[in-house]
Amino acid sequence: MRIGELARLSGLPTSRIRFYETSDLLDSMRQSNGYREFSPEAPLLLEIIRRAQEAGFSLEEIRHLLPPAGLAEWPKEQLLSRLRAKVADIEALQQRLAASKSALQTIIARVEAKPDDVDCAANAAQVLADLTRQG
Amino acid sequence: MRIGELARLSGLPTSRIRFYETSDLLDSMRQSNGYREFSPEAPLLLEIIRRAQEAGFSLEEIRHLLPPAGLAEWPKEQLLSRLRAKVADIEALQQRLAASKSALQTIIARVEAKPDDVDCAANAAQVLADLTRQG
DNA sequence: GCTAAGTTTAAAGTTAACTTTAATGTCAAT
DNA sequence: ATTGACATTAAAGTTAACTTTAAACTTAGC
Repeated sequence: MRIGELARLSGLPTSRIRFYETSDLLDSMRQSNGYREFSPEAPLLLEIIRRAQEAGFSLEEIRHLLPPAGLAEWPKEQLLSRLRAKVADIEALQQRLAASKSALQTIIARVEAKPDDVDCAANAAQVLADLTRQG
Repeated sequence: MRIGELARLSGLPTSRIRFYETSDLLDSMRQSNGYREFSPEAPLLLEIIRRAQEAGFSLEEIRHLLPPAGLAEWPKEQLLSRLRAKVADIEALQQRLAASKSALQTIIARVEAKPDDVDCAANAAQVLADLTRQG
C-alpha cells in the first residue's frame, strides 16, 4: 500500500510515517515512480509502536525492541523481561496513587465534618503533608 | 536543607531541581544569603515526580497532581474543591495507568503465545486482529 | 587573605519527537 | 492540457524537558 492508505488505516499523519521510516522503525519498498510501497504488516507495526509509546517507551527503546527483520525474529525473552519490568513500575505507581487517593478522601471527610473554623485549613494542610511523607 | 543536600538525597542534578522550581513543581524559602532552603518533604516530592514521569506523565500533568502551595490560607470551600479536583486528577491518572498496563499486557500475552516456528505474516495478522478488537 | 566548594542568575545549547515549509514530481480525470 | 489529489525531498521550525555556560557571590578551612 502507499503512504496515504497507511496514514488512513493507522490514523497517523504521513509526516510521522516518513519520520519513523527515516528513524529506522519501519521500512518500505519503492514503486517505479518513487512512491513508497508498504507491506500489509505496516499498520500492525505502527499500532505496536503507538502502544509501546503510550506505555512510556522512547522510540530508541522501541527500535531495539523491534528488529528490522520482522516479527519472527523478536528477541522474545529480552522483550518479555523489559515489558514485565515496565508493568512492575506501573503497578508500584498504582499502589501509590491508590494510597494517596484514600488519604485525600479521609482529609475531605474531615474538612467537611468540621465547622467553619480557622484551624480547619491548617489542619488539612498538615494531614496532606503527612500523606506526602508516607508515599 | 540546601540544594546540594537535596541533590545528593534525590540523586538529581541541582540544575534540574532549579528547573523544577521555576516550573512551579517545587518551592523553597530563601536563607539570608540568598541560598534556597528546601523543606524535609522535598526529596519525597522529587521521588513522586520521578515515578510519575517514568509512567509517562508530562510535567504539566504532574504539576496539577502536586499539593498546592499556601494551602493553609485557603477558605474551606475553596480548599474542598481543590482537594476534590485532586481526587479527580488521581482518578484520571489511575485510568491512564490502567490503560498503559493493559496495553503492555496485551503485547506480553501475544509475545508469550507466539510459537517460535509460526510464520510471520499469519502471526502478525492475528496480533493485529486482537489489537483491533480491543480498541 | 586566599582558596575551594557551594551557591546565585540569565541565557544559550541540547535532544527527542515531531511538524511545517517549499519546491518539485506523478497521475487519473475532466 | 490542465487541474487536483497524492507523492517526493531537504531543511527549517516547534515543544518539552532539560543541561551547560558564564560571571558573580558566600562561606569554611588553611
